[in-house]
Amino acid sequence: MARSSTTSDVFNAIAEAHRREILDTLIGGEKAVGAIVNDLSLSQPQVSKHLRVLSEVGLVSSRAEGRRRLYRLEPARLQPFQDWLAKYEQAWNDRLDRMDDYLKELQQQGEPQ
Amino acid sequence: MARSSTTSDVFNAIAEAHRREILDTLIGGEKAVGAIVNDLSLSQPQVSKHLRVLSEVGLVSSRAEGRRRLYRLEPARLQPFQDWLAKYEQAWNDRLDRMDDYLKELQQQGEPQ
DNA sequence: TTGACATATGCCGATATCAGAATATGATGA
DNA sequence: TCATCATATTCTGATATCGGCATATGTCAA
Repeated sequence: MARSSTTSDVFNAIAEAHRREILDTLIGGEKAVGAIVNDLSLSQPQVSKHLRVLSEVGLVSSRAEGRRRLYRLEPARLQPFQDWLAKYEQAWNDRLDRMDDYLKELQQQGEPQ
Repeated sequence: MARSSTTSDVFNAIAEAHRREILDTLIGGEKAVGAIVNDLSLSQPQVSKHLRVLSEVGLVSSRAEGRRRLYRLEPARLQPFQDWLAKYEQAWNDRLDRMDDYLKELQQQGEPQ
């Protein structure tokens, strides 16, 4: 067997640096393809193709305005990512707690003297 | 030109479903390679290789115990994701605010009658 | 209708990346 | 030292994915 066809989940979509850059430029609001091409220094087909991937996972949506196509961010679709991250918050806090305990222990060892 | 050598940044590391699964099994705490192999149904080399990637970006760390190698999660390295996500919180809240305004507007249109 | 503009798509070559099998490395205990 | 257990590495073939180029599609304006 070979690669495990993971195409088109949110995690893969944001794995690409260029796609993250595109998402960044959309934070300010709706933007046409040409504007994105100008903002970043990417070719037009390159941007269109990345937008397609982002669109397929729902991270952006688009509407036509004349001959232009305006893309907008869909922050709600970052939810899977949020959820994923949240699972680790517990582990994270546990680590912090242990570190806290450790620091307190050090402090107590220091006080008596 | 071709692919843009993105290997080994944190975002790519978690793009792989199997690697996310491995991280999941480590939430409970330190675990040996063999234990991970048993938990998930992956081959030993497969697990070792994924662990290597995760290790290179710092998402896991390891220590030797006898002939076994114990891997543990490094939640601190999730910070880049937190940061990245935070950038979008503003856009997210803006959307919610607009939706809120819209709902209020609908409500006001309904009240007068 | 025709031409110009804006975007999308198809094809290609280069490369990254995955899984599997075999093997290397390293540590333990007899 | 030798056999065994635990893990890492190497090699390979299959496939996914990226960028570039050319071209198709769609929309407006004259």
